[in-house]
Amino acid sequence: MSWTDERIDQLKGMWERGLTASQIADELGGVSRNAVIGKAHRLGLQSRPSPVKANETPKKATAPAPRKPAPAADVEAPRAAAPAVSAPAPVRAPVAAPAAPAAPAPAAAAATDAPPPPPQPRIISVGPGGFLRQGPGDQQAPIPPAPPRRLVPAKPSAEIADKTTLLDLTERICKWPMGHPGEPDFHFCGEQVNPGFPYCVEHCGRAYQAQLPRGTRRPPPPLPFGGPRVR
DNA sequence: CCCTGATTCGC
DNA sequence: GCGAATCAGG
Repeated sequence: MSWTDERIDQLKGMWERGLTASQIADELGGVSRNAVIGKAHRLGLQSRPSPVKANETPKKATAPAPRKPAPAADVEAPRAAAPAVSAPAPVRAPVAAPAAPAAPAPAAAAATDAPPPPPQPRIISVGPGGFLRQGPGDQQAPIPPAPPRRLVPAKPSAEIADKTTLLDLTERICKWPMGHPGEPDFHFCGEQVNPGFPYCVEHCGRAYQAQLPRGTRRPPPPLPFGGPRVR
């Protein structure tokens, strides 16, 4: 994969919106987290609270450890004295949680004289599967619909809550689909994977069948996706 | 262990 | 320019 203009735009947008490099990486696909970070820096995007940056580098204090095997006789550089004054607390960008389905206040809608909704700084619309709906450039926030007369808890959470959505998938999350894509409660298994496989142990058993000799009567084939679709 | 971003440096 | 390897903090 190469960095096309479009992909660069997507990178910029997501980076500025506060998505982590990992999220950006598998959102874009075909690139690693490192690639995203590297590109972001090359683009001049920077800042964002880094766990390993509370200290400034005056000159070249911290020895970055030689990439090549140390040439034997090597004196461990003494750790530079930490500066007395610590930087101000790193402040997380005040953006809404990127992927999490909005958690509705349980009894929020009860109050009839509820105060007006606090204006959200940014609006991220979420599709049926839980994915972020965002255009390539993504600079423009989606036009918010006309304000409802009465506030109602966000819909998706009830069905989708605690379900593993597309955005929850990682290298070690079972990706076995549950239900059918497009349906409101479509999600993924979400179990810990069988190491080295994209599925958990149980679903590996479904996904990988032993190769039987030719002509052998095949056992009832477990169908993926929860069986044939009935309409 | 998992995660995060930063940095280096061979390609 | 790219990104794997590595570092370092949470």
